[in-house]
Amino acid sequence: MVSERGLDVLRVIVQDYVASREPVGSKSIVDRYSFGVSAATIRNDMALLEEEELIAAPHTSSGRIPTDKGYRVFVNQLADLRPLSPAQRAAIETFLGSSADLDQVLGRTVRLLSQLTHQVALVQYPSLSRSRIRHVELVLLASSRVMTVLITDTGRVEQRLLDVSDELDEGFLAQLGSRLNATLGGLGLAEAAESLSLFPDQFPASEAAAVGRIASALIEQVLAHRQDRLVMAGTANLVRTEEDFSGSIYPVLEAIEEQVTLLRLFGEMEPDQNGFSVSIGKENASFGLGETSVLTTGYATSGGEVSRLGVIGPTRMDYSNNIAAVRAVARYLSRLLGED
Amino acid sequence: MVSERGLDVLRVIVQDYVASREPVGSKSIVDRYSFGVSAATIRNDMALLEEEELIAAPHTSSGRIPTDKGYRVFVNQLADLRPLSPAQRAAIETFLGSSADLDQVLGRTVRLLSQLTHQVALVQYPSLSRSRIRHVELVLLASSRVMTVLITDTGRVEQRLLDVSDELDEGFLAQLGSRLNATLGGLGLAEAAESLSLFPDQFPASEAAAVGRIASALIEQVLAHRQDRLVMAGTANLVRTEEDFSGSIYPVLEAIEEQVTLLRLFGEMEPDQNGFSVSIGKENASFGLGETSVLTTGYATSGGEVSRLGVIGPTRMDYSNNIAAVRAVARYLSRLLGED
DNA sequence: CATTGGCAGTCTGCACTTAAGAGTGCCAAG
DNA sequence: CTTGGCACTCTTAAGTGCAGACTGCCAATG
Repeated sequence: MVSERGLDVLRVIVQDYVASREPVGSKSIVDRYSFGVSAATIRNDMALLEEEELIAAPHTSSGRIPTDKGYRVFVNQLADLRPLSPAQRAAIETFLGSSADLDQVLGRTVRLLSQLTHQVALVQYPSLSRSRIRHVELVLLASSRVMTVLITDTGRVEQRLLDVSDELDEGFLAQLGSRLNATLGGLGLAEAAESLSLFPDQFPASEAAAVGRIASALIEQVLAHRQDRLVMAGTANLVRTEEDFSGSIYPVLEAIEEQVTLLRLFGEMEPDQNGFSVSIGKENASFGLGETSVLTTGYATSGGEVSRLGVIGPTRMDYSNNIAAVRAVARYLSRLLGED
Repeated sequence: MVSERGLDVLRVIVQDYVASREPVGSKSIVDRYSFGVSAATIRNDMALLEEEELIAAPHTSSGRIPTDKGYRVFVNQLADLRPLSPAQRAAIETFLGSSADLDQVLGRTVRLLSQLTHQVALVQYPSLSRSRIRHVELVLLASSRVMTVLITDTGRVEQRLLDVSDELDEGFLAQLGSRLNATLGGLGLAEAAESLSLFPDQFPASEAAAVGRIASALIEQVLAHRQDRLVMAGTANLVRTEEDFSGSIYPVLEAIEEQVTLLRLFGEMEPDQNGFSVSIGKENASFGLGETSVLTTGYATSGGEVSRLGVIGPTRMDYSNNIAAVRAVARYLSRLLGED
């Protein structure tokens, strides 16, 4: 069994290794920390930690580095989160405030998070499935090209481009728009989809084709509503930490650029009671991200629902600081987007 | 003066160097191409090319690599563009078609371009400044939080979140929305901004504050209209070509992630009569991108205006293929977004 | 005057050796 | 349980030598 001091040793090994990227030896530990015991004693503790597979030696005779399991134990012990530095708080504050486009808010948020953590930051778009149709607008872009815009009462705006094979005129489209608004306004998404599927029946055969196309585009739009998107920033940080990866970071970057992968990863994370979750190293192996750790937490959106944001970086990262940053940013974003 | 054959030699040096990343020697040239002269003759030509600073030797006694100036001459000579492969054409075709969100269209376009070129691809959002207001929608998200949505007849949709300090009720907001639509519908952007600045005067003092906030958000929105954005894909490709950069690619990636830099770069490019432009190596030095080349071209948007798209990658890139791909993708995107 | 073959000279890249340094594991003693 | 000591292992850096590649120059040739 690992002793109390053993866990302390694990802690300093993680700290030092994260700071220096060098395997940590017993000597340097007794030099830099006041354990009150000799290097040989530390070595005995380290032998135990190694038996438990919390640390490992890269070469027969070198210092130790934490294993994924070691990081896991370390993170679970991280009860006391280091508070953010004043500079970091200030960065969040200045970022806040001022009116802005939703895209801009999410864009700024993700850049902020990336700067605070020096990692790749991710913010999932609000999902907002429990919303109601507020307004539908049809815009004629060219003689047979139409853009549909859908606005919901939770603030989601969806647009879509489509080709209707028939030629349409503005007047017809305006009239169609009014009828759609009269029919759909205030409906929930599921009801709206159903109503839309019946909608073209009201029209004479000559118009039904075009109306049908528009209606099915709107249905797609209504149902695709849940289809999440991500914004990402700070991929340069991954390159900066390139040496933390055994091979090339190219496949890692590729995996990260694949939004589908990340959304699946987000979906499979199991949040604790605070909505926070940490996934370390091999726990992400099935996503091609076996050498990275992912920290995510939920944030509240105006639909009263929850989306996620977080960071992804090499297993060897500053968990303490990054967890604090992710939490703080989520708190601020919730305040900005959520219901008061 | 560089002879005709000298330019041929330059061409094969660029080709071979791009393909192999190895300095090209006189021997390998006579082995691989049928110049009908001996290696010594090629060496004489290379000496001339070196005098003109079109090629350079990394070490005293090694093969030659093209200089930025050499690439420039090479690109200017590229009259005959290699047509895209059938597979590449097919990729563009399948990507086309099916209704889609504007964001999705641009997102797919940029991913497509990145895959075709194996470089970082960029697409600028349509600017659409010559458009007219189509519809304004106000959505109450929380008691004092409002989202404004602006739709123009060119298909641009802008949303914005703002806090009005007063508490508002739905009814008031709905009424305000109707009045705004009545006032602004059909106006051009400049007129709309002017009209909006006078708008709050119509309201009693008790309401003027809230209305003023909403109006100024809309003004921002109308005027910020030109403020362009970019979508980007394929940063992983930059990492793959890491060895083409003298130092770390970290600063390069940082520069590329800075949208402002890229927009400035886009703005300063000088298109030829086809709207195409190539900027090579040191020509981009002021943007921190002195070791990259940028290929861009315009595409038509529904406003009848032109935005740009292109790729950015190491100076050592396959110009012929990439130029063809950028042109082809722009053509397809124009067809998709532009007026028929 | 362009072209050619030959040859000396230069530089890189790789394999190999050597030396220094850091750290462990183990043991016997406190 | 802790400690000091010591032999052993392994990495890293630096230095050496050699093979290979390419150029530059020159004198000869058509």
